[in-house]
Amino acid sequence: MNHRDAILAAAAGVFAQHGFRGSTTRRIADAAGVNEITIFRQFGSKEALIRAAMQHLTQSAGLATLPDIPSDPERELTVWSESFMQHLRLHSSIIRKTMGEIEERPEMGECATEVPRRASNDLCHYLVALKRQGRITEKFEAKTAAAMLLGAIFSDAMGREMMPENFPQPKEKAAHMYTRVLLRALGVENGSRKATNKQTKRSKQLSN
Amino acid sequence: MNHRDAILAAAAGVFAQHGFRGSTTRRIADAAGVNEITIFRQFGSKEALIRAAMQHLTQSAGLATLPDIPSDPERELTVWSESFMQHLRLHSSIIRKTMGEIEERPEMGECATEVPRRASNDLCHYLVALKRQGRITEKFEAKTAAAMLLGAIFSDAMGREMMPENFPQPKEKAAHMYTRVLLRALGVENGSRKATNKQTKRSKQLSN
DNA sequence: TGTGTAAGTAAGTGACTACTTGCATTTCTT
DNA sequence: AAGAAATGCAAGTAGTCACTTACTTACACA
Repeated sequence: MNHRDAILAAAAGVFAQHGFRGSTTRRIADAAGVNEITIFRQFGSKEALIRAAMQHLTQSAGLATLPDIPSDPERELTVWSESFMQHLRLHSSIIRKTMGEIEERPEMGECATEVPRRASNDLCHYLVALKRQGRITEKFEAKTAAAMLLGAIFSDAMGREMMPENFPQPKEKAAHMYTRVLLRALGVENGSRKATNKQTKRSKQLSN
Repeated sequence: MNHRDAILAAAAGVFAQHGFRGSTTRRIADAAGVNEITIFRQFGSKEALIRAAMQHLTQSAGLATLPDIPSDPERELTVWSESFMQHLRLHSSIIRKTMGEIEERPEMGECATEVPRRASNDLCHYLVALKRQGRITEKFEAKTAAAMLLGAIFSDAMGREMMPENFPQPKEKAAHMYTRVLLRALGVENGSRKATNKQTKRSKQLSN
């Protein structure tokens, strides 16, 4: 493993455990199996290192995608919600730390908000497409609906460990349950609807 | 103002701005207009002071209450949601910090989770009461529904400042909008229903 | 007037922090 | 094999941190 990458990974790990102030260069060096000096020669300063580590992390973060043409909303949204939730849970420590430090270090904000921003956009587009298909019967505001589902998933991922009795059991089904509540609020009926040939082709083009 | 209270208030404020590691005894003493030594004589250590400040804070936190007998769900839930959201927004800094530090200082957890725990309980009870009145027509799981509304409110209070375009506008109406989405998911129809005499009496008894 | 208590002042302790310098060693490239 | 670049080691700098000690001041109450 490259020394540079080892340092970046160690910095991310230590930051997730101890936050910025608790991420001493010594701790990071030890975690990376590297001399403390090497950090300064590679990155110049602790601040530059942490910044680089955060960017390196968000760049490597993949997010599941929703189809452009909805076919089976409950299934598609559930899969997507589950993958989003898994991502949040996997990174819950670093997310909590970043949220706590964002007021003192606003430059972290751009980095930290990228994933939820994209998630919100993707979800809104999907819901608008559903509406265009005439499958949303209720009066409807995409951002409100999206904020509810994403908010529920986010809070679950952040808070379940601290207060498990506040959330539905088991945690593996939570994303599915939230999704169903949302779909019921929108008046979307269960079951899939076959996409037309034309739609299928277009969807395949777009997904490449 | 009592010196002790001044120190507690200053500690809470400094902690909200800088977190535990950033809350130096000097900063707290300056903010309280008190000599640094006084802190150690009064509280023994920085850790004890911060703990005392957190407890002092949660004790003084009031939460709006929901009626035992639902009458006008949309109005009652909206008022309650708005008050809960206002509370979260008011304390967003300290909540974010506490969430970030909870893994390093688990004893903060009991303190931090008290308010959301009570909120979740209150909301679940209210929803169950609604169900018992036969006003929830859909298949229904109280905790899931509660987690969705509370999650949306929590995420809004924590995240709107960072990424306002992810949330419904204007922010003053957000709590109302989330509430309406939830009620639609539960199949609760609009409008109030008069409580019977019997119910009214019982509700009055319980609220004392 | 004397006494106890809470507060302030001044100085300092030992541990830790980010970061630097000088020099020896390893590793990679050519 | 030769030169260059990356890395390690030892030592040190200037600053901050929580916390202590020894002594002084202000005030309440008896």
